[in-house]
Amino acid sequence: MAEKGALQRYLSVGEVAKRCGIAVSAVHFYERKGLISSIRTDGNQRRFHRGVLRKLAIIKVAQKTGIPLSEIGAALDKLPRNTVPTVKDWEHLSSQWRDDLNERIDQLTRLRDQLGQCIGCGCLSISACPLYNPNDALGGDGPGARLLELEDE
Amino acid sequence: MAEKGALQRYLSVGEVAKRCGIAVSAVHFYERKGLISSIRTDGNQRRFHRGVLRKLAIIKVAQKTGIPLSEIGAALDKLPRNTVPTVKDWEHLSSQWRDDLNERIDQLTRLRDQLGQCIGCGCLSISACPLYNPNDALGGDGPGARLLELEDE
DNA sequence: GGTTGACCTTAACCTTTGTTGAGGTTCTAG
DNA sequence: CTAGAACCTCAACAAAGGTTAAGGTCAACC
Repeated sequence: MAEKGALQRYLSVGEVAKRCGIAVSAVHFYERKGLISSIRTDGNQRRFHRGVLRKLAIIKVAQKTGIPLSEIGAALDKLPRNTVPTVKDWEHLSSQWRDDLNERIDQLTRLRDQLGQCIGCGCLSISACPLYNPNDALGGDGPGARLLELEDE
Repeated sequence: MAEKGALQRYLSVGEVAKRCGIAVSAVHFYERKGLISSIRTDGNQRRFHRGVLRKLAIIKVAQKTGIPLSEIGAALDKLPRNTVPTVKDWEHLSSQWRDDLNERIDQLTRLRDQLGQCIGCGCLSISACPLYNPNDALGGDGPGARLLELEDE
């Protein structure tokens, strides 16, 4: 069990899955989607470079921020292939994603605050309620670009 | 055009869709899912009580907070049927959802902060990195309940 | 040398949140 | 009264992110 040396540097799909806390099927899935890659043994079994662990760590973190896999994949594509991503790489990705995160936090915060303001005011019946069109969406059609009018007035 | 009186109190699917800024297909969909309901004309066309507008407003707001339709539907089920939800109803729902929102904001904020802390530290290679298991998930299997170990030792 | 567990592929299925299309009916305006 | 807009149903498709099953190989331990 000791001294596997060089062999120990490659991981089977099961090891990767267990060490990342994800299902084997998910590892397969990520590979199919091109997010990670592997080589094969003579017996056609996948062997993963250890770098895949860090990539999977990045994937998991990014997913928690709500970034879709396609985007994560695009970002990972810019990293050097088949090597462990460096701290520098990670720094670049994470600072970019942090901006996304900040934006989403801001959005949710605005929503929450407006929710709070609207609780007392019966606001939902008023066509000018900020909840109806807080920030995004509905490029002006009609005066006020309201999404909803609840009263017939 | 004037004096439609009582008839004016019911809305066609197209009117509802336009006034809510959603597609007719979405209105159909919400009805199929039991979130809203309608009556039919002799010619089998849907007619909606105006209360549906407020319900749709609630649905839209709740969706922005990330609440799945099933949950929104469950909440709406507790409201009186076929009447316009009252301000009280709305107050109840929105304060509940605001709690959810707050929780999600907190989660994202923690994630962002940890992302920031980890940028400098090369943390992703350390099995104790808080990013790997910030709060939730992985009920203790193994010491430290870590999701990832990136280094072999 | 055989049994068991891990692995392989392909394909189908799942959930969510709708949209699109086909084929047919109803409503409304001129 | 008739044309066109709006409506109807039902079924299929879409995209994301996977899981599950079927049928078959590989590897490792005793």
